[in-house]
Amino acid sequence: MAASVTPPRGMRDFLPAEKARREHALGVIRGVYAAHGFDEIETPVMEDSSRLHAGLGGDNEKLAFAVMKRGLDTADLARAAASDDALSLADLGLRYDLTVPLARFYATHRAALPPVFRSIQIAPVWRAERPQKGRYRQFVQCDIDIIGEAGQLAELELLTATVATLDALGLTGCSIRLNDRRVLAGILASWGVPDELRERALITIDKLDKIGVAGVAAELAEISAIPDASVVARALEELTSADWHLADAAPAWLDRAAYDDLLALRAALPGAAIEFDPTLVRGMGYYTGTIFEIAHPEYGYSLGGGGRYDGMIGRFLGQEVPACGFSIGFERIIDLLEIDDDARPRAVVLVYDGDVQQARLLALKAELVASGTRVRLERRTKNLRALLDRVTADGFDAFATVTDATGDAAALEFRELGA
RNA sequence: GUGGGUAUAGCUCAGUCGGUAGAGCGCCUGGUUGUGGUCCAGGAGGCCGCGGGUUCAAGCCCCGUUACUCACCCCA
Repeated sequence: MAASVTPPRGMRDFLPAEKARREHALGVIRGVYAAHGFDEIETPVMEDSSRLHAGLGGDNEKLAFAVMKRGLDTADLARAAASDDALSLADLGLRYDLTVPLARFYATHRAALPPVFRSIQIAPVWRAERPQKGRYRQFVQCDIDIIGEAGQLAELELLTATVATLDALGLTGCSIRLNDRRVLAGILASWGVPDELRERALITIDKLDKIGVAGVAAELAEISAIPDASVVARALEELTSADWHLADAAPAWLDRAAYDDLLALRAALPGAAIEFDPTLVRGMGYYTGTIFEIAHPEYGYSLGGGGRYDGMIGRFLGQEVPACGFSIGFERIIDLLEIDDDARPRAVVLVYDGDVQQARLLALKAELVASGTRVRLERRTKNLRALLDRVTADGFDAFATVTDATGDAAALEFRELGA
């Protein structure tokens, strides 16, 4: 076995049928995003290593693929080893999301962009994780972002476009989980969680639906993030059962302003399945306000997510610019889609004998192609059925045989495949 | 980072108690079939993931390793 010819770990090749499925779905996503007024851009797959490790990527920074500097010598290696700093050997890295590159892009091209910029990015990102079902080391994200809009219109446009996209893809059963970082901050503040433990505590809260109140309380106690276990346990119970009626008897930890904003969002989107979930955290460190995720009952992981990251552009630009984005995890939805291919043009196969002149084959093919038909040439094999089964599976509609005696395309006798 | 499973022909997989490698499909050749999608016969194709060990003898048992895969952590 030639084990060495497999793609890199966690990365995949796509055969024609799967590639066609993917491109079709990407076309739908692109079309809906564009219809909602977003403009597509493209950025390099690599960014400066220092930018990728500026503390904005959360745990993803640790998963970034680093690209070594060119021309390193043994002295460089020794220096890095002595200072225990392997990252100093890299000056570039593969992007682990599309948001950090977008912030850099915006800072670079701000003068050429409108005051409120709505961007589309559909592109692969890389994370050096351990692969498993629904998780790859190279995967495509479909991001839309609105930069320069501080008001809720940004969230509303993003949510509207995303819901419309899922709908256009025929993906049913999805809901949007909604929260606000300010709500989470309020919870932690009410518990008196020290600043240095806040990230860790948030990750623990995120597990509430998996390990339950007792599990989360135990884990919080373990990391010494809580001074009073009974207060926390009660709050966790309130979190678990929280829904849009939360404010009817508002708990002490609830950030009322943030919650009212979420209520306003929901009221502005009456048709969408939007759930309030105060335990929603999201891993990225750069979120400052609203955060959201696409949930599907059949999957334990989210199909996409996003949020407001008002502080991030300023890190690159030196001037605060509000921003908000939503990303669809393409790999996590593509397998859920049923793609119908009724709209594609007629496709035929010409099965030819080995003694047919190439010029005749090309002339026949050109004639059919000119008439708008997709044409595949296949040399006749001993087992014709196997060949026909294969091209049928590839989406061809009919076939005709070509012999040395065949005249022009009008002389071809097509037989329908399949059915 | 942690744990489980798997690895044999192009593909899907058998391989018994350790005894020098098997099937189906696909491919090639010849024949056959009354509308070239049928059937028959033959053929090619294997470092049994890799490296050690035990043994007269290892696809099989033991150790290591790599890859794939599933779950956990975390994530899209």
